[in-house]
Amino acid sequence: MNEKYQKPYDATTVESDIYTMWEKSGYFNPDNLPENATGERAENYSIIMPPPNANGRLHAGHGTDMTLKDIMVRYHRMAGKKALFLPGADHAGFETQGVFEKKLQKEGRSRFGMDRDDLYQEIYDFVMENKHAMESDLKQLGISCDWSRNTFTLQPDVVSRVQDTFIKMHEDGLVYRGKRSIHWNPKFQTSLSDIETKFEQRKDPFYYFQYGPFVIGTARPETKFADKYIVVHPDDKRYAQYKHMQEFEVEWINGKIKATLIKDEVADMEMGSGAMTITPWHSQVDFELAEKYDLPMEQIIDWDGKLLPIAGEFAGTKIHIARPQIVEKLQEKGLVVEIDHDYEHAVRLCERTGVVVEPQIKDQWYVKMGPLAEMTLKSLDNGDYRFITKQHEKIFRHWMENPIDWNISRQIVWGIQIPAWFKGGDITVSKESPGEGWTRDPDTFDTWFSSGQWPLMTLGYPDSKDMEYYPTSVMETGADLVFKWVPRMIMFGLYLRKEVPFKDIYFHGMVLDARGVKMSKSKGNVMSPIDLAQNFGTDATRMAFVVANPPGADMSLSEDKVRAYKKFANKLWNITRFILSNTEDFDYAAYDKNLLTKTEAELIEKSQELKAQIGSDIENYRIHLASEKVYHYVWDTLASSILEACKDDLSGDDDTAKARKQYLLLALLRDSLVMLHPFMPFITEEIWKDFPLADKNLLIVHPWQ
RNA sequence: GGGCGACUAGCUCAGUUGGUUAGAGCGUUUGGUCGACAUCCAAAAGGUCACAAGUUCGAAUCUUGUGUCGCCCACCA
Repeated sequence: MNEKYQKPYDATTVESDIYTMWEKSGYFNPDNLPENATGERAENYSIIMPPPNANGRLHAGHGTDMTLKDIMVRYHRMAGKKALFLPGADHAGFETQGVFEKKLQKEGRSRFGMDRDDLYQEIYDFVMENKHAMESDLKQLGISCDWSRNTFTLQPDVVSRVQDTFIKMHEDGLVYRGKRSIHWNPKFQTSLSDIETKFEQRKDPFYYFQYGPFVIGTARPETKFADKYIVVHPDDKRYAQYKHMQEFEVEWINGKIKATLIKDEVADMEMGSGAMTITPWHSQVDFELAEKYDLPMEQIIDWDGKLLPIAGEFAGTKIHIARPQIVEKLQEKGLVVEIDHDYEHAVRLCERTGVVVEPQIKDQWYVKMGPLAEMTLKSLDNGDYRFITKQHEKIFRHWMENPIDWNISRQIVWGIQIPAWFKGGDITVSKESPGEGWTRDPDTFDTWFSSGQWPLMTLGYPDSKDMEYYPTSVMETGADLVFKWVPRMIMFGLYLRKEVPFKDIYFHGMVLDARGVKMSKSKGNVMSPIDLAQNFGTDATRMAFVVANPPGADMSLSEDKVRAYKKFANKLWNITRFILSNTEDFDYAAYDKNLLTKTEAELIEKSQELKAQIGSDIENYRIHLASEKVYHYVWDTLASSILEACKDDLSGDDDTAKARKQYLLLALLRDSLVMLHPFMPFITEEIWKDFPLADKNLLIVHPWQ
């Protein structure tokens, strides 16, 4: 018996060597799989890794995410499939730029005023460093992905093909340039899509102002300088005496103005006085109303969040400073009717940075979502793809049934530049300059525009041989991506390839701490999968991620749980020690298994049955059950029951009885190693190295059956 | 305002299609072992499976309602 079994199992000393061994074997690349695994009838099995953002290390969510997929891939590889797990990294446009700008800020610098190419290069270097760290994290977790196919969203061929998609969509009328109301982040100087923003309940003063014969309510007095239209509901009896489009003279902030009444159903009779004035440039609702009645639109707040000259004496003042001053002035003019200090409303913030978003009007590129959403729903109805976590299907459908055109322009450099050119009022869409006098659109694509094409781009769409792996087998990702990522991949897949990029969609929940609380840096309850792996072993960490973690639900993670599986790893190690030390004089290959008693033969059969069951559980996404079953089998059945029952014969004088038990235990241990491998790849491979029943090949490609 | 989910042992959670005494990890108590076990083994205490009604031979599991908590969506001036 190898001396290593004299000591308890020490994960840290074996793990990195084993990973290197796997990499050297080339088996992560399905092209290299041995004959027995890729015979003529071998099918493809493929998973595209949701590319982690290349701006930081892996967190516990990634750990769960990657482990679940790795279990699926490892199982299918052993089951004889050509299994591909394709890794990559996402440049994560705005998010990365935000992270990078914080870094600049710490250094007392700012991106504004920096040369575009210099800035890009600096972020690129910063990202590459993080990307390498992230990749070493994946290796630490034992993720068996094919590094030879590693892809980054900003590598030249991906950039070029993503731009091609835009050009094609432009030709097909699916993208357009429009001057519409956008979500503007004044601090980071870029527009955002709807899903990049969030709401926060806030308590702000709500003001009632006298506006001619009306009392209007607003929480934003600073936008009201140019309000020349007042809106009431057509059925509002309080205003029945006034006519639609009737004009009034109104004494307002900076003197007399002419105002016009509009009767439209958007006005809420229940809200305040039922009358409101509109500011199309700085409100989405008002913008839509202005478009409907073809009203003029005027900018009041500039791109930095300061008031423009239209605000008169307040010009150049930041809005939060100007607000009380404006109210004071209105008070002096006797126009303040009432102030409600208990008013609660939802304020729209930038999801990433928490900056209050200012609606602005700006020319941007939009994807027309209607036809794409329709395609996507039709395909779902056809059963082309399915949700393993049914609860997400409803959410998904609801979102798809109400598509909002997608703003894909971002005013940042960190991304794929939009292939569009301007000259005067003309626009040309192409990768090359159309000629003299044209200037390139400086904007880049929303990051989801490229990651939405990820399955296609990584597999070399349109014409690479790797497209044989398309569509992929399953998309397993976090539930927070149910809108952001998954629908876009389906839409692009259907649009470009006429086929959804995956058959099954499986969402895992959030990883919470030991008390069921969401992990966050500010709470200090963040658990790093890398730290866990280094302290307790990767195998133990992987088990803790998946046991009792059913599809679609949040899970809570504790060190105690990881520790329990560290003990399990050691238990397996000792089972091996015991069996090997008791079978050193035994020749397994030469033994006639017909000599086994019926009971003994049945034990082997049962273990085979369990193996088949574990396989079927993995295929059907019951990994939370599969992992628990194999755990209990090894501990309670193999160790506590069978092994204990064998002890007498092993130390007894009856040589034939002893031989039977030796055969039995070796056979059962082999099955256990196979069954455990997808979950606990390191320790099982380590044991396999000098296991008497191992074939010449690595356990990673040992046939499941 | 709409939707989704959860409510099972002290804590964190499993429980695939309804089927015998409801499970795990951690924690607690008792005893044993330390010649496979940086430990392990045996055993114990602890649950009216949120509440109510219904379907059924039978419900933690299906239906309806109530309560509590959490999450998501939404153009609340």
